[in-house]
Parts: sequence; C-alpha cells; structure tokens
Amino acid sequence: MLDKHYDPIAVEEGKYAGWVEKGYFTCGDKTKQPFSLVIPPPNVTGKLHLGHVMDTIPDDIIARYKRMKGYDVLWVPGMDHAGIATQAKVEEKLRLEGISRYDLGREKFLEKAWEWKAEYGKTIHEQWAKIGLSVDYNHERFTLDDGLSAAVRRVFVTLYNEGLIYQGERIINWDPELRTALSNIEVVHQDDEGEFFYFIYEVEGSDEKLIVATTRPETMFGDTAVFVNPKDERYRHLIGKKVYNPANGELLPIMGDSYVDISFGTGAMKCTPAHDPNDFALAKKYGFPLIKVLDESAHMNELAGEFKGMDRYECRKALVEKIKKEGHLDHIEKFVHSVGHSERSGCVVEPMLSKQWFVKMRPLAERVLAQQKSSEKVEFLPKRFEKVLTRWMSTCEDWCISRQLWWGHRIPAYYNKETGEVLVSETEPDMNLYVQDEDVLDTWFSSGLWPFATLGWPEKTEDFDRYFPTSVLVTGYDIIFFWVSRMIFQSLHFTDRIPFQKVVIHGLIRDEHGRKMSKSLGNGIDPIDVIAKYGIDALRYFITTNSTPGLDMRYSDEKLQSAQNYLNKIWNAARYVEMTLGEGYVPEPIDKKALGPLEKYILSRLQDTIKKVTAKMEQYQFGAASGILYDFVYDDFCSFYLEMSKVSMAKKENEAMVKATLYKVIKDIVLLIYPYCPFVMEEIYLSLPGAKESVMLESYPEYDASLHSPAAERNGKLLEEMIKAVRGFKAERKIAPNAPVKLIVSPKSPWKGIEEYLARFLFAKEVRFEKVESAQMEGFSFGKVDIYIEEDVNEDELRANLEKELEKLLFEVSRGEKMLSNPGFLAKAPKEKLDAEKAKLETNKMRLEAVKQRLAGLK
RNA sequence: GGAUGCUUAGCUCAGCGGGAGAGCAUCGCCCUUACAAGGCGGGGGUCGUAGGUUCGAAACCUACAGCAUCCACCA
Repeated sequence: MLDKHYDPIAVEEGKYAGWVEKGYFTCGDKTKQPFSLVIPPPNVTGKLHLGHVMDTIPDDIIARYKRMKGYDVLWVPGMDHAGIATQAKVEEKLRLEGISRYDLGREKFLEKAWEWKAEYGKTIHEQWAKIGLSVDYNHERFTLDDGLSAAVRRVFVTLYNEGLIYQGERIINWDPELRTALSNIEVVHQDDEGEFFYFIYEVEGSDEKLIVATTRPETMFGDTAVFVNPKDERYRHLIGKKVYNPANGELLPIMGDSYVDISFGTGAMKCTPAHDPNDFALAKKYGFPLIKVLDESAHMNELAGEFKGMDRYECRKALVEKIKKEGHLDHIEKFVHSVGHSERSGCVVEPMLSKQWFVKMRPLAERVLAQQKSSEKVEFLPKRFEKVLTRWMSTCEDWCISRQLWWGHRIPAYYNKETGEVLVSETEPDMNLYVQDEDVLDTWFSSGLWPFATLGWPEKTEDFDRYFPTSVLVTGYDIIFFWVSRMIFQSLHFTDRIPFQKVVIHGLIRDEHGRKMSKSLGNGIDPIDVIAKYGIDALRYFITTNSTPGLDMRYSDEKLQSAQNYLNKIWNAARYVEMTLGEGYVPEPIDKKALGPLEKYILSRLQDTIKKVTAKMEQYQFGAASGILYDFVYDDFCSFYLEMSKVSMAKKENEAMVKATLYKVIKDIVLLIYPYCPFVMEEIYLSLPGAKESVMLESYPEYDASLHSPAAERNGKLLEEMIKAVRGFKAERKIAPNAPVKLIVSPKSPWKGIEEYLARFLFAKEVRFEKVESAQMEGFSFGKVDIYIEEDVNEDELRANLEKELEKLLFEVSRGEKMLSNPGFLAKAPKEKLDAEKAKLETNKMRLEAVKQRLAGLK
C-alpha cells in the first residue's frame, strides 16, 4: 500500500541503479525492430545544467516509450571532450595553482586534462542517474576514445585525399587569449561602443589632405594602400597618387575600387591585408604584400617601431596620442559597431592572417542541399528549422578546423624534417624522419561523426548495420550549425545515408523573467537544486510538457509545484484504488458483458485517450500528449468516475466489475505517464496487485475498439452535466452543497440506475421519474431529459433565472438557425459539421421550448 | 540589410479553419476517510492593429506596430 503522501525524494532513491543492473536499458533483442538514438554528448567541462536536461529528457521519454511499444532500443550515451572549452577550464585551474600550460608541456598538460575528464565524467554519470536516463552503458563512447579517434583520422585523411581538406593562409578569427584560431561560428558578434578615428593623410607632393577613418589604428602599421571609389568625385583625381601613413610616415598608394562605399566614413578606406578579410581580398586582387603587425597574443611586433611589445589596446591609445601630437588627428567619433568575441574566452577576436587547415565546404554542403530536396531527407520538427539548415548550408564558407590547442585530436599531418613536405596519413610514419603537426582539430569535427562513429564506423560492425541510420535526434536550435549540419554532411559523405530520420528541435530554457541563464547574470538554475525540491519526475514533466517544440520556455517554480501536485493526484488515486481492491486482490480481465453504464463510460474515455495520446507520442508532441492525458486523469477519472465508483461499489453485485475497471484504468494511466515520470510511476506500479518486477516489463496500452463507445460516453456525460447543474444551482443560491433536495427527472430515467448516482452526489432525499407539467420548480433541460429540483423557491428568482436561460438559448438557437439557413454553409460545410449543428440546434430548440413553457406556467 | 519566431484571461503559456482553453493568481462554499500539495462552484478575454480570403478566421493571406532570436555587413 502506498503512503498517504507522495514523497518524490524517497521514491526516486535507489531505483536507477536497479534498472541498470537488471539490464532494462540494454539493447540487443534481435527479435524486435531496432530503434536508435544518440545522446547529444555533454561537454566534460563541468556539471550538467538545465540545458542538458532539455536535451536528454525528450530522448529518454522516446526511448522508454519505444521500448514499451516493443522496439529494441539503443540509446547511445557519451561525452564530448569539448576541446577549447575544457582546455580553458583546465588552464584556469592550473592558473590558480600558479602554473601555465607551457610550464607543464604538452604531455603533462594532457595528463591533467584526462584527470579532469575522469572527475567530471564521474559527475556527469551521477547526474544521468539522477535524471533517470535510460541509456545503454554498454555502448558508451567518448569523442577522444580510440574508436572515435580512428574515425576522425579516417575522415581527415579521406577528405584530404579528395581535396576537401586543405592547408591555407587566410584571414581567420584569432582568439589572442587562448591563442588559437576559431571557426566563424565560434565568434559571437555583439554591438560594442567603440571609437572611429578620423586621421589626416597628407598627399605626396601636394597640399591636399585625405581623411581616412578607422576603428583599429594599431593595424595601420600593416597598411598597404588607401582605397577610394573611382566614382567618387571628391577623390577621383587622387587615384594613382600617394599619401603618408600617419602612423609610420610610409607612403601608401591611393587606389580606386568599387568595393569602397562612398557614403560610409569619409569614403576613403585604409587597406590592411593581414588583419581584415575584405582588405585581404583586395590585396589579393592587387597583389599587395600581407603584413602582420600583431603576434599571437595580440601584442605589437617590430613593425610597430616604438610601440613594439605593447598590447593592441595600449598601442591604439599611444598611437592616437602620437598622431594627435603630430597634427594628423582630425576628430574622434563615438561609434557603435558589432565586434566579434570569442565564444569561449569572451575576448575580442582579432582577424589575422594565419596558416590553418580548412574543410572545403561547398561540395559537402551541396550534397546536403540536394539530399534535402529528395524524398529521403532529414525531417525537422518543427519543420521551419529545416530552413535554418539549408540557409546555412547555402551560405557557409570554408571551415577552419585547426586549433592551436593540446586537448583534442591531433591532426594526422606529418612534415618531413628535411624537405618540409606534408604527409597526411592514418598511421604514424617513421618519426625519425617526420614531425607531426602540432595542432588539434576543432571539437565539432569529431562530434560531427557521432551518430555513425559511435556505432563502430569505419569498421563494419553489427551495431552499425542494425542501428544506423539512427531514428531521431533531439537537440536545441542553437546548435543546428555547429552540430546538426556537420553530422549530416559527414554522414552523407562517408556513409551515403542521412544520420537520423528526424530531428526534434527544442527551445532554450530561460529564467522566470525570460532572460537567458548566464553566469554573469547569476540567474542559472542548478537542476540538482530543483530535483532536491520537487524531485526529478516533476522536473521531467515540467520540462517536456510546458513547452512548444522549438520555442523557448521559462523556468517556473509554480509549474513545478503544479506538476508535483498532479503526480500526487495520481498517487492518491492509485492509493484509493488499492484500498478499494483490498488485500490479496487478483487482477481479472474486463468482462465486457458485466460492465455498468459508468464503467463503459470510463473505459471508453480511456480508449479515446490512449488513441489520442499514442498519436501525439508518435509525433514526439509531448506537450499535446500529456495535456490529453491530464484532462482524462483529472476530469474523467478522478473527478468523475472515481467518485461514481464509490456508489457502484455499494452494491455487492457490482464489486467485481468495478474493481476490474478501477484496476484497468489506473494501471493504464500509470503506463501512459511512465515515460515522463518513470520513478514515481514505477513506485505506484509496483504497489499494484499483480505487478511484474518492473513497469518496464509492461507494454504500452493498446487502443481497444471494442471498449470505445460514444453512446456510453454520452450516458456518462449526461450524468456529469446533471450533477454539475444541480451543484451550480445550489452554490448560486447559497444553499449548502450537502443540503437535501428532492429531484424529479422528467419524463423518465435516461438510463437504469442513474438515480442512485444523482441521489448520492446531490444529496437528494428522493429521486423520482415522472412527467412534470408544472413550472413551479427549478429545472434544467438536457435535451430529451429534464431535471427538476423540488424545493421552496422564490418565484421571482426562478423567473429571473429562467429568463437568463431563455436569453442564452435564444441566442444559441438563432445562431444555429442562421448557420443552417446559410446556403453557403449548407453547400460547403462538411457533412459531419452539418449533422452536428443540426443535432445541436434540435437539442437547443427542445431546451428553449421547455424553458418557455415553464416561464408561461409561472405567469 | 536579410531571415525566423512571438503578441490569446492579472501572470506564464497551449490552441493554429467550425461555438475562447490550461496552470498559477482571484472570489464564494466545503476539514465529504484517495488526495487541504485537496474538493465543489464562480468571475475574468472585442485572441497586437488595419485590410483581405472564406459559408465560417484567434487560426490562412497582405501590410503595420511592438518584443525576441539568428545570419550578414560595418574602413
């Protein structure tokens, strides 16, 4: 027997370990159809946050649901080494100990990083257990493990041989703090207030002056020209002449190019090929030298002369001061412009010329675009996110994949010590002759292989044959570029298949005020705290049911409380059922012939619910599925049937049939909610008579058409409406709810035995069935049946009430008549709607007639 | 500059072609042995604005406004 109160903490304690031990999450039953999914691997940077819960709970619900539906489910767990992010954390930790990674050297540093991974990997495992992920630990992978590393090497070498990976000198985004290159999408642009410096450039051999504006004066040491638009009347005559660079006095040619925007700044632009991508393109066009003036930590090099060794901002300040002194500063403007920041370190990214490895994106992206036009495309839920993918795929530039870090997959490129020639190879060459490239790969390079590399690729494995492509992927819209797109193109290129059939996109979780959770705001919510307060089941329920696919949601304590109350409700309903069944009850199948009208009603409602919930589950619409279930549990079962069953139980001959019904309904409810809230549902399930070892050994409830009866539902609804009407009547008239009344049902009983229910729930001393002619009573019309309350009534009140009712009915009838006399409606509305409206009108007319008669009787 | 989403009850949000819904809050009545973390009964909305399509629009289309987010550019 269940305790009186649902205590989530006690309920959740210890269950997970048992499930894992029993092997409930282990895949491999070949008699079943396979269903597979991979976890979005959390970074080993630290503890899990609510975002991970968002990522993994829908997966878990899907996995548990599909298992109950009879699939052989493989859910692959794993973690991501998260190159930059983890390295930054480890470096920070070292910094607190007063050491830098350079003090340690590569090997020792990597040892520290692996220690870090071991520690946080353990924490993540504990948290998976806490949130109840039904992953198959036999299949756990790590992006840096041997298998994944082999896959990475295979992919790199193949792409290189195909000419899809190349090494090149280009302007890349440089993070001067972490001292590594970044890809374009690792740069976060934000509007910063800066200064726009207008400098005076003197034209050689003339008194003329040219004013050029820049936001980054420190790069002027690397300038090679000044550009103007040849259509610009102001400057056209200057093209071909030279100006003095106010930073170092060197002569710069004035060039004309239509790239220059006449209306921006002064219409004259300096060209710094090694520190600006657009200038780089211009320089290539005109064959200018590429002059770097910054080192890898963004300090000035020798070309800056007296400013050498200064940090870029220090130099900027000092240089401007110097130019001002020399009379070459025209003015300074405040200027808000978008500045790139490193996603990881937050520092301002410096565009810089650098030799890096790139993936040539066009051919790979084209393949994705072609695939998405075919019938075997990756389906996005919601659909619109497919556009996010295709737009990105059609515009993205080559992907810079090398990182000047140590934590990651080292690039399998080797340089001949003598000739410097590059050898790209999966296996290590003779290291007496070669040295390996120092750099590692972007962390997303390996996560892009996740769905197939975790299944054993490039080896031919049974897992790969059986479980690939995976069935579904759940992730947030924020990593469609980073992750989803890359998995798709890598998978298409290397396996000729899409990596997953469907992608379910969820939104981000925000704080109560709708703000992004962030460290700087200090508004992050630790799932562990939430679990300690409400239990994981409530959190799981909240996170998957209070959101719409693809839209952000707000964290809400209230909603968690409400989720917990809901679970408490089910808990207590189950408790009541168990009390009613009694000790030693042996579950019996439903005997359809023995069912009473209300049992038929609730079982039919249950079938309807199963049908609808299953349909929503199949579409991964958890909010919709749980909503349908919620209404059934609260309204149909708890508020109505459960109460009615108490009356049924009063008769000995009903006992068996009612018990069987109660048992069936509560058990199905438990099974239907189980994927959402496995811990508490397991607890309830185990307390039910005839329970197996675990709820996980049960099947998902199947729709049974033979129990689905609209007629039975109408009978139940009629009783429900009658009860509601009389209760409302009492409340409105300030009559105590339990004040005894007499009821007359006119003209006759709608179904056998209804009087007992009416009597019990309306505290009726008497329920009679007879044709009522008199209007001297309060009454309610339910179409073919009326119900009257025999009581001393105030005639004025009665009249007022009847008139109110009359007015309402007149409106309804006129609405119906209008609709049904509209030729357009008659001609075009579907037949179902037409019939429904006709029936409704008929009922309302009957009601109206009844009310009119009674009003007439009063006068 | 381009794209997407949002705007519905006091608050947070569902609904997305056939009579406005939920949770919380609010008001009234109930400690009725499943549940007071509860029950029963109420009140509260011209569904952002303006046009259009349709027999019928909160829902579809077009503009506009406000709020978000993403991408691109920014000398």
